[in-house]
Amino acid sequence: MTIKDVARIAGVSQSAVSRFLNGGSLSQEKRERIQETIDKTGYKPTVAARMMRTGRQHQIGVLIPRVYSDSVAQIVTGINEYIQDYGYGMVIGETRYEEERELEYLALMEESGAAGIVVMGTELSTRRLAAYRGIRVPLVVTGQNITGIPCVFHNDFCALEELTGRVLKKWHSRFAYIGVDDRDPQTGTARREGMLSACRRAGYKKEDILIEYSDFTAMGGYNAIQRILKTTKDIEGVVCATDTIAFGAMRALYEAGRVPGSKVGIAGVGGSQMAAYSLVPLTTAHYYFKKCGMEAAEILIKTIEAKMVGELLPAKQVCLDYKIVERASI
Amino acid sequence: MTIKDVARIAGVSQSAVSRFLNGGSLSQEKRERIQETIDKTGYKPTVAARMMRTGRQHQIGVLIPRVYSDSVAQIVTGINEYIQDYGYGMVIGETRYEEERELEYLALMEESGAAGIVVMGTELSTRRLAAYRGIRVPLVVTGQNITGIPCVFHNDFCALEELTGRVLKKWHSRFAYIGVDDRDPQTGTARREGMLSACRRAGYKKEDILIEYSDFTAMGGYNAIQRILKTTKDIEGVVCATDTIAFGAMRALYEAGRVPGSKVGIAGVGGSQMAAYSLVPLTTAHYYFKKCGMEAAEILIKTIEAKMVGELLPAKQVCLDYKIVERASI
DNA sequence: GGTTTAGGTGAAATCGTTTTCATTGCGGTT
DNA sequence: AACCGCAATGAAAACGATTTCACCTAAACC
Repeated sequence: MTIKDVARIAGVSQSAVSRFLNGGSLSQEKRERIQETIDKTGYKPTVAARMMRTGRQHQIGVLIPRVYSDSVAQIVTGINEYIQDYGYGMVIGETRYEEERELEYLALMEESGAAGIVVMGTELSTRRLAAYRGIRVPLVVTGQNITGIPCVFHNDFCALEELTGRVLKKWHSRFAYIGVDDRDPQTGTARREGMLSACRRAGYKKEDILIEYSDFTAMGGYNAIQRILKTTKDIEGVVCATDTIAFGAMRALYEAGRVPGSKVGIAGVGGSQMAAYSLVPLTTAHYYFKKCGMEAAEILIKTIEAKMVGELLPAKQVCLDYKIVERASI
Repeated sequence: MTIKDVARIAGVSQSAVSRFLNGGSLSQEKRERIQETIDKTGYKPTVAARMMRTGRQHQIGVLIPRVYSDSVAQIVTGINEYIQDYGYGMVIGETRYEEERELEYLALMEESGAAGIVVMGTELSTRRLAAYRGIRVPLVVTGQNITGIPCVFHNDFCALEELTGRVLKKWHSRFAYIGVDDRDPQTGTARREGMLSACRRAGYKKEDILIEYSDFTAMGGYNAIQRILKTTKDIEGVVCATDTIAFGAMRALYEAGRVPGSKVGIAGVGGSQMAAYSLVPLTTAHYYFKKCGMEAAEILIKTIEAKMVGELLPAKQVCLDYKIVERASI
């Protein structure tokens, strides 16, 4: 069933059918006849042929650091849900945090005709930034705040400020923070600075705050606590840059006899599913990752559609709110 | 840069270049000249045009029940890793356990020219089976054992038999199992039967075994334990059909003062990342989900390539092994 | 009444490949 | 010498849509 067949059956020309599909001037009468035959035959335009002519496909690329992650899964769900309604598909690339792989994927997706790209921002190296800026298809970044590029991210500074405040209210001394590398500006820098701001406000001196660093794994959090316990056995309050890190930290504390919620207060960030169901439910700054994905998809699709008619949209920046969820861990 | 340009520069015909790319008889001399110009110009065939002509694209569809899941994420990672090397991409569809949505996606992927499809099996309804059998593109199912259809799954029966045996060795009485619906033959029936076999072997009478049912969430496990505790406060051994269910169950037990590992033994299935890092590390039957994804991808791609040359491969069934990981929870 | 103007129309060109088809030349067999 | 088979070859058709082009008609304007 091709456009030709539809045209023949409806008794009009190919062009008429094409115009019907893509919007062009057409008499009401033919409109109805075409609509009718399309309904009857169940005709659907072939993606490949359309794409070959127009050069772009109805598909957006999604670049993620790893699929095996709570937040990533939620963001992807959000993107997927949104684009479905617009008839778009999704191709996923896993960068494993490797710059080289990310740049490769970016190039591949661009040249293979993706209509747009969502990349979940991690490290913001110079090369990556250049790639984001230089790419010729619409691109939206999530999780990072980059001026001049459309992006969707959470209010990390305020989240950590408020979260840390809550922890300090109950656990007054011997405070530690387990963060991540500054190469990730939001998760690294913004979250740490938010935490520091709360500490200052609570009268802490900077040198009294223990800061340890970890990667994005539970094991990283586990090891960080081990290091902390070596010097400070009686640690009282711990804030972690992510829930996953917090799980590892909790486990290390529990093993050392410092039961979270009764001997020590601990909190994470993200609001993962497991946070509510760990033995000691984890206090966390709940992030709206799914919404984040949907917002990113919305911006992307709007940009794509605008680009089709030749407009240029200003780079929209969306800062999402968060919600502190207090549970038994503090 | 099109095939035409390459032909012109190399001083050969279009057909020659096409034959060079797709394999056809061609003199050594032209081969070299073409290779040279391709290297020089960096020419890459346009996906859309190729696909339009052949009707199939270098892309495989992946149908998952939800992206927000440990095992799913790992399987997808495995698929992705394998197909990358063959130049294939991946489009993901989320069925949310809804039959209607699954059938829609199946049809959509088939008609939009996916080269093959991997579906992660859940319920095996009649309509789904008919769809799997009737589809005209290669299809591989993971997580379910369906005769006549290529599939990759774990040895659920033996896994549960061995796992339950381990639990019963330490916790001798008042045993409970939290399973899932029989509409999912592997996760529902096979796992329960494996568990029952171990119980029989240990001399349990069927009526002494408490069986509760749950969905695939932690909350489901939590609620199941609540129901169990109403009649049997002193429950001693619990086996759950998945790790996620086990997390919810652990939490409910912990809240009721029955600390896992010291007052009650509990185990799950899957080997999720969190199992090692929950406060009380969870004993589990570790499943090789990533390998499962890779195996599925391998079978699929082999089938696709075989189909191109007109062969028909027998439906390969792969039964993966598991590994019992004993941790503090029992 | 004559001249624009604008919308409606279908034939044909176009996109970048793969595939078919007819032709060539060459080595080997009668 | 005549014939067959086969690898090599390039011109041209095909794939299914969109887009251009030229033409037609009817309404609107002076």
